[in-house]
Amino acid sequence: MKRLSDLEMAILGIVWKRAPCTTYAVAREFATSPSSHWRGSAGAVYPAIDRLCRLRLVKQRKGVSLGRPCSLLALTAKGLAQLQKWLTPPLDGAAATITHDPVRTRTFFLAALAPEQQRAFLEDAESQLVAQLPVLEEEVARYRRSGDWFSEQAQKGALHTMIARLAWLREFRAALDQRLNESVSKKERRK
Amino acid sequence: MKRLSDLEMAILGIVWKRAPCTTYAVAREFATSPSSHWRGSAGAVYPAIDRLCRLRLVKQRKGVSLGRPCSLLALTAKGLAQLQKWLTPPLDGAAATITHDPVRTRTFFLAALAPEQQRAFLEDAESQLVAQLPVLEEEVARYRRSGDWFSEQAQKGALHTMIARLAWLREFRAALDQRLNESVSKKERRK
DNA sequence: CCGCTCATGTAACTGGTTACATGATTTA
DNA sequence: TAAATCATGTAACCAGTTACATGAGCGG
Repeated sequence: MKRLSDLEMAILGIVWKRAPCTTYAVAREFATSPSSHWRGSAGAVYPAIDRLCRLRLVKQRKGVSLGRPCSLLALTAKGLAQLQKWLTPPLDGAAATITHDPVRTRTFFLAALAPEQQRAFLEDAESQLVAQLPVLEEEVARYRRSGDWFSEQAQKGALHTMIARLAWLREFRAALDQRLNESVSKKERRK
Repeated sequence: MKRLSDLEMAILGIVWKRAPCTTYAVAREFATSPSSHWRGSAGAVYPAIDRLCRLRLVKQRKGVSLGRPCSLLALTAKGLAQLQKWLTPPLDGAAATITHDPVRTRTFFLAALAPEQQRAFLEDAESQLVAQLPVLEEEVARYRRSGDWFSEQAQKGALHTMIARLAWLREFRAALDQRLNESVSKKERRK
């Protein structure tokens, strides 16, 4: 069987957790998550669920949600096995590499800016990330309240990462300031 | 003008740093980077450079590399302006959200495994990430030696993030162990 | 009854991947 | 002389996005 994408696997996981649930609810889970790089667009989720159904990893049955008829999803035994396989070592290599960070990507090229602009970039990135902290904290609290222990731990990971990025940005800014001071005093000495 | 993708912007950045260089060299930069989620495949980079040329952000001239004729790339003034704009606050929202982490994604669904397998997953992830540390450290050292200060700082960010993920995984595992002990002793008490 | 959310899709596009093809030059 | 690396592409494919379309039920 062809390897499933991480989106398909995540859908499998969500269906497993929230079954019975609608495709719409799965899509919304992606759309409302603060982390996910998937937008959970209908154009991705509906076809993916179709594929999972055809592979007999997910089954649909008729049901009602909020009084309206709809189709309710649940994993099959085969689907659960697939989900477990995804979580069983060894992790495929792609999973364990360094993560992608658009802020970091940009910093590689900061030398293209004037020093004041370099500092402005770091400050802006910092304040944008700081603004995310309460969102993530609330998400952790939400999972804690819901009693979903693993999601709570996972979300704590997101928070940890965010804090680490912030610490790095601050260190970066401090190093930049020091660097600028040094180059200024060098010029002073030359006078 | 249509918004450029992050890959196109990163290409712009690389060309700016390494000009004059060949398209092949740009592609290899992506391919050899330990971080990048872009594979830097020819099928992506060559067409992207074509687009950047047509937009007059990059210009090509004939040259030689290692004795062979090739086309050498460099940014135009317009290209540099575009690069600087990419680095100028405010960062577009997408850049400042929580990053995607395939290990973290999986941990949301760890409850689908038996406790021993949960622990095995965390241990495997941990050891795979640990194996990346020396690679990243070497990369930082490489940039330090090359005198590319900003890339060095950026790569330190990758290292920081990796260390944070590791700390989180260890915390996770400790919490899991504690949790298991508690549930065991609860059973003991019931006896 | 108007707008909102629930619910289910589809069509066109896009930005990447894989895999292939070609040929020159260098190194073992 | 064979294999590796430099260099430049192309064609087929694929997964996910945007934008649209539709309709039912619910709250003001």
